[in-house]
Amino acid sequence: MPELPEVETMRRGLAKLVGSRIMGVSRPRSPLRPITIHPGLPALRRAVRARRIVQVGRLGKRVVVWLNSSRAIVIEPRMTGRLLLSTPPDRKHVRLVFRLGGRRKQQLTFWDSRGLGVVHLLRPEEFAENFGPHRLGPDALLITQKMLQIRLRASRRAIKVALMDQRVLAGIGNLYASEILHRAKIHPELPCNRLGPSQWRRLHQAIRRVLREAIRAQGSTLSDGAYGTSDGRAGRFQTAHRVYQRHGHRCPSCQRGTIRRIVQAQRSTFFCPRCQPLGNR
DNA sequence: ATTAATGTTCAGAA
DNA sequence: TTTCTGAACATTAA
Repeated sequence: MPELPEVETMRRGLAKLVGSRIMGVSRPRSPLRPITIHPGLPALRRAVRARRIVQVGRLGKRVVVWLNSSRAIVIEPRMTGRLLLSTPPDRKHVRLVFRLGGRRKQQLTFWDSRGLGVVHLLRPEEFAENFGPHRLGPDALLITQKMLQIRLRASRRAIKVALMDQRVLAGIGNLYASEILHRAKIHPELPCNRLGPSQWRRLHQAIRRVLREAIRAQGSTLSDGAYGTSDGRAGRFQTAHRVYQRHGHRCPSCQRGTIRRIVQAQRSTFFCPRCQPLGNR
């Protein structure tokens, strides 16, 4: 699940490539189904050859590599995709290799165990069309409390589900949604239109705090091995998780409640029933 | 050995 | 319009 902190960690790892030339891209043969490339590998090959990387950005949970041809390569890691400048964990799940210029023979590897990741090659107008404001809300680290409130206050959806909607705000997924709501002391099933002013304030603060702390720790690395830095090291935020996958444990905040697991929108939600009351406060 | 669970995104249905 | 459901996929735990 790379979410905002994990993708931001990837972006920072790739920032040193600004100015580098891409010499070529290849898809190593593998028994696994190839990942999706829009509009296809041949087009990607032609587009990257001898182009320079002028900027590496992030768009919610996606990494954007801008070329000096003003084309963008958008990489969606989805569940298990990783961008690595170091040796990948295995060869089998290497999906794409970008050969970089310079005497160091550097390679940028897209490694993805489940293969749900997607790569797009886009002209500027296509970029705006596919990833503009109508498809993606403001970045979770940039959105103001007022913007968040305006976008959600009329909705009857559960707040946890709404937080994961990338059209509302971009970057929050299942793990951080639970952690943020626990920090904000808000029940995950509380409908958006039932939040009071103090809850909106706590929610906005919790989004900023949790995401910033997680970025500082270089994201969360879970037992399934995915995620970490571009040089292959693990993130450290998983040790700071207060509720995620901690059902049955004592709540670290109140020391008295027991973390529960429920299912919302077919995904696990973790929360402390004692710290996170359903009522309005 | 089979089965469930994992979680992001999108298409299509309610 | 808004909200919900299922499928894509590989791996691991039960």
